[in-house]
Amino acid sequence: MPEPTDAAWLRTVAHEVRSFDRSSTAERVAELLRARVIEGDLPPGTRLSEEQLVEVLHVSRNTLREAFRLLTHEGLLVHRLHRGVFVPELDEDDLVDLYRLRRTIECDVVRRLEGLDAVRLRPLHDAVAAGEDAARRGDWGAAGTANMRFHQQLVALAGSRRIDETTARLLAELRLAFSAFAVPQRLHEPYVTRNRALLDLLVAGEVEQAAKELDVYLHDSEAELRAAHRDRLGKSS
Amino acid sequence: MPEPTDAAWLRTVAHEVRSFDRSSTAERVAELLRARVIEGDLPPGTRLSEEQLVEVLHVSRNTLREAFRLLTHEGLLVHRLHRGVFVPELDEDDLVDLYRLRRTIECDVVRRLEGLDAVRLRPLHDAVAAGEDAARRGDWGAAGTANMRFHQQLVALAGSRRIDETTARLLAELRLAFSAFAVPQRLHEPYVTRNRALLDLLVAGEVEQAAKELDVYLHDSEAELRAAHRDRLGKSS
DNA sequence: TCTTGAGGGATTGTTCAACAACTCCCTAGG
DNA sequence: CCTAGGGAGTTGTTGAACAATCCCTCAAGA
Repeated sequence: MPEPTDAAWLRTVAHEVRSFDRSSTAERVAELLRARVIEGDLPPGTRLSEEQLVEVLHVSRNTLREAFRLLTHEGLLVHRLHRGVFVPELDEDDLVDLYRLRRTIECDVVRRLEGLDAVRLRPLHDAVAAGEDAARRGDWGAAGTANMRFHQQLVALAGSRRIDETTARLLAELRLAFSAFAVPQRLHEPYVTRNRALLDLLVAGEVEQAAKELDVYLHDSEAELRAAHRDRLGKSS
Repeated sequence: MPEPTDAAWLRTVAHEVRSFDRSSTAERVAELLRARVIEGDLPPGTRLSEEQLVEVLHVSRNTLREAFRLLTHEGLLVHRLHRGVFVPELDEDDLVDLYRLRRTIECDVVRRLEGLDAVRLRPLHDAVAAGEDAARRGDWGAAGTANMRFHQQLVALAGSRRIDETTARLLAELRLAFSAFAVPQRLHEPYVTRNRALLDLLVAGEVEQAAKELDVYLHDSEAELRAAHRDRLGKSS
């Protein structure tokens, strides 16, 4: 039915989805959906209808399904046989699970660091600066993004492809948890400072000290998030 | 061309692929291919032709592609745009990478264990027993399988879904590396004993000691594998 | 001889349409 | 109030078609 009317802006979307290549269409669709999920535009529990998305995105069902599979393996969607894909509803157990693995990986990476120099720490420096800048502007969304980048770059220092991938999945799921729990953005505030402190320790080569600080840091973060979540549950009941 | 002749056993395969449901066709195809890849039936670098597999497996190209995606995200296949999927050729760097993450996760899990009892250790006990039994029979293939099960059950003690999944991926890739490097199966022999020793430490509740032993254990294993690999390179040149 | 570039065949990327299989909800009957 | 069954709607799978890309071959030119 929508044939001649919406051709205008739909062409635009279709073009956006189909152009700027060097990756497959499915990957571009996935990227588009990933932003929506992480941003919290789609509430947890939402079912993503194939029919509906095929219509809007102007891609075939097969391509869309491939995008679904990509996001499913990132933990950003869950797939139930014959029922479709849904935005996952993370609970407190998931949060504990995520932080458990996160502490394991991040602390271990930091503890084993050696041969650090200014060049290698540059990406970390940039992320911290971006966080501080966002905090000054009061843009807590950007501060959150900068924080994720900081941690991704932190583990990147290990130079391990598989650690990078695992961490990327972890952080993506964590962002989903953030928006799902509707945690007040101001909660990010103290971590801008703590990231700077962490970086200073690394510049000084105090890796053991940094690892310990990071462990406490992550425990604190987890505790705050759990508190926020329980708070939210209390309100809604 | 192969229309009436091979209908017999192909029907069998088709039936095996299509029956025993409770999972999708794609997942069953993936399972079938996973075994072939892990078992080393398909040499590294082999391209898996869509056309060919569609013919043999009697599934559609779309379904086969979904199976490919599954295995790609497990690291058991690599996908190159417009060129198809291949059995990955792991090199020494990959081996280092795999063991790096493996040590991080396994040792951390063991170190944090508490409240162990006979019931929780039962799956570990079974895996160790299976390994010893296989070793007595000289069945090193089975010993390898039992070893993988031991480590999977070991991390399962942490009770973390995401750690389980990450480990499963790791071990699958590692098995691929084993067959890819064509390491002599006898190399598994000493680890049957070491698994038993590790289990004994856990029964005694000596988690810190167990973690240290496991760290050495995994370093040794990595070193032997690297040596075997270099050996192999030396011969072929 | 070596390099370069233009076919051409083969394979993958993507779309489409149809049907089968399954889930969920609603209703009739107990 | 509870259960069985049927229908609507959604996903699962298939097969065919066409476009896009890669790779190999072969010929022309330096």
